[in-house]
Amino acid sequence: MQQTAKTMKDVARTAGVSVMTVSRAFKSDTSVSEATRIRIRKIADDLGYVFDSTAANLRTQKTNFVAVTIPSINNANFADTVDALSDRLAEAGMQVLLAYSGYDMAKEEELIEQLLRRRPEAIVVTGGRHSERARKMLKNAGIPVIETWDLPKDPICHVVGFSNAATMHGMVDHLVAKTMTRIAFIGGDTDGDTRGAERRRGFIAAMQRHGLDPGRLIGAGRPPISMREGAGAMGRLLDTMPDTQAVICVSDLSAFGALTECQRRGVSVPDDIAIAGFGAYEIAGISHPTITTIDPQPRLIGTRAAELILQLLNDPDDATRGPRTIEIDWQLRSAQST
Amino acid sequence: MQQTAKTMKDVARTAGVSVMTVSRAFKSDTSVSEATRIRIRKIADDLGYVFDSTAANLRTQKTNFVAVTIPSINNANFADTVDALSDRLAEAGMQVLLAYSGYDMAKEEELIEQLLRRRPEAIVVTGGRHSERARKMLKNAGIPVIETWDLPKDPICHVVGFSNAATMHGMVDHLVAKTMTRIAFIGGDTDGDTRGAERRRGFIAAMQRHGLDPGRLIGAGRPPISMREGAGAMGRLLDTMPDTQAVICVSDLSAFGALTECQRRGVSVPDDIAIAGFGAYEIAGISHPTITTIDPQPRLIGTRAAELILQLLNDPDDATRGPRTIEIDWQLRSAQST
DNA sequence: TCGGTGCATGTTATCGATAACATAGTCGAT
DNA sequence: ATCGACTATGTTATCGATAACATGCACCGA
Repeated sequence: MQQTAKTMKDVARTAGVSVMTVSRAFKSDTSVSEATRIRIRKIADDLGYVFDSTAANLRTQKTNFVAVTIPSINNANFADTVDALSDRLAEAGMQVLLAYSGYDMAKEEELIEQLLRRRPEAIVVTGGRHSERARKMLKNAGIPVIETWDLPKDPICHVVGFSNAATMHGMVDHLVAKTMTRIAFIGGDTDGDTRGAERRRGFIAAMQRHGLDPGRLIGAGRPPISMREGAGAMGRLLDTMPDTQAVICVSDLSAFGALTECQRRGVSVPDDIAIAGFGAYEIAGISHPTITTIDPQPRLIGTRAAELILQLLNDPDDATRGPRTIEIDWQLRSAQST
Repeated sequence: MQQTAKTMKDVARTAGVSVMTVSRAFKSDTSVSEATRIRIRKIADDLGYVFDSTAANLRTQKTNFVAVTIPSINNANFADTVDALSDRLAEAGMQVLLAYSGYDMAKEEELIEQLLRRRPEAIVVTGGRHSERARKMLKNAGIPVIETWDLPKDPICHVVGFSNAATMHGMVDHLVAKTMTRIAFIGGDTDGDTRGAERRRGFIAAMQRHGLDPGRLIGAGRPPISMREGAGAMGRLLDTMPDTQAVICVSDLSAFGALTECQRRGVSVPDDIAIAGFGAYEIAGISHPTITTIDPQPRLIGTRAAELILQLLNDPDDATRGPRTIEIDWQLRSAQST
């Protein structure tokens, strides 16, 4: 287990050929006799040789991977985006290097630096808010940069996302159409989750547009808020503003937590209070009642981002046409909880 | 955005020093005058220079990262393991390179190859079953290899895990102690999730040990099975074997799905049928009723793996003492559903 | 004044793979 | 038999950072 890894030189010596021939035997397009190629590959396999991409990357100045930052692994939405992105890039022979920031902008900055040190071909970041230094590094990297899951006012470069605020206008409209006027919002109480904060702002704006009181805001702790925190927040809402007719939760997970708290207290959903979430998580479709939610089409975000990257990499001239913004449609999914 | 990235040479030229001095200015321990270091760092920052670790990795033959494969992102258990692992390794200045296999052994083999090409300092894989070629590559890599979340019969090298089968003995014992004898198992119906398959085998063995019929097995589709698939499987169980007294589900997510199906049909849990899960997911503690589950201590797995890695890397002689197996204790968490 | 000591910096060779160029051998047309 | 075209393989230089060694200069004690 502790011997050092083999190099092409070892393979070449064993095969009695030059290192260059070994190199050629591992690429499909170059000219090596089929017999030699097979022989070399077999020898390499027997020796347990594994190609060293560090060296190849340096020489060719190509790394064939795309860096991606997400706030959290263990989030079905981001997982879907990454999954779709990986699938599409894999078709073009590219890999994804994934890192997560834990909803922490300082950590994100560090991640971005570490990722850029590895010289990705492109980088995809989640969200539209980053530290100044992170923005500068991204602008200077000389590679395509794509911000996702948001529509930043001042984008770094390309964008594939949607307006989180707009989704809340959609949700408030939906509830108002059901004659509800006393509507609350449950979310995290810091801006660590910038998309969540954006949704809260959207909620406030939407309520004001309808001439309704936007003051029923419950902070449920440090984002991302969990089922349990959603339940706790719902408890506080029912205690302090019992005449509330509907509550929008920052995610389906907190919405489900809120739902369990209602069930525990014998509060009927949606008859006594309506509940809405965000994200179209599986649980929204399977809980009793099913939960009204917003589907932000996470896989589509990933696919579109991948396609944009491939286009930019294949046609560098194209890049001079300037930053592109691709807006993704979200959908309101009405269910039993409202 | 499309200029090429700067190199140390650019910084050196601007600063009027040699490349070596720039290199030194970026490492803390070497001797450069403080004035020069500050000046060079400032110039580098202004130029937007980002260190190229590809080159450094090649020259120093150190990459300072650990490769990790998990079956799925978007799984709270694996996320916890990775998170704890990353945290502990970060303290030692090492990063984690994460890849997911989608519960596919062929894909895992490919991932392992791609990861090894980047020359990690160590590699952590989830589970104890891998393709022959993957095993061989891992053995030949010349780096510490750690299998987790399992106790393989024939380990590649080091192991940090627990017996999935044993947890099912624990769960069956728990149900038998509650005088239940007609116990079913809901899980995936292929071996893609090897830990899930291991739990199914453990269930069968445990039932046999108690002299009970181990034949109430419901296959719920391709793993990992979801809430919805758990619900579907529960429907089939209630239709085909209505006298079943308890059901163990391969995960808390499928257990919750099963629970919703019972609620939909007016079947009372645990009075009409008891339900147990696995994984100690948040939902097990918040659903009504709360779900009896197994806590496999995912964070502890990550921490122990990280500590083992650091130990092996810091003291290479230690490695000659041979493969280590670290067994993690799991805990049965009894709740309202049983 | 001179050799010694130590600090700050420069020079050279190197990590492993590969682009670009060079060369040896084969085959067919004339 | 000779030349050109082509195929299979080898040689050299290189990517960007750094270990190892070299050098220049200040400062100190005898």
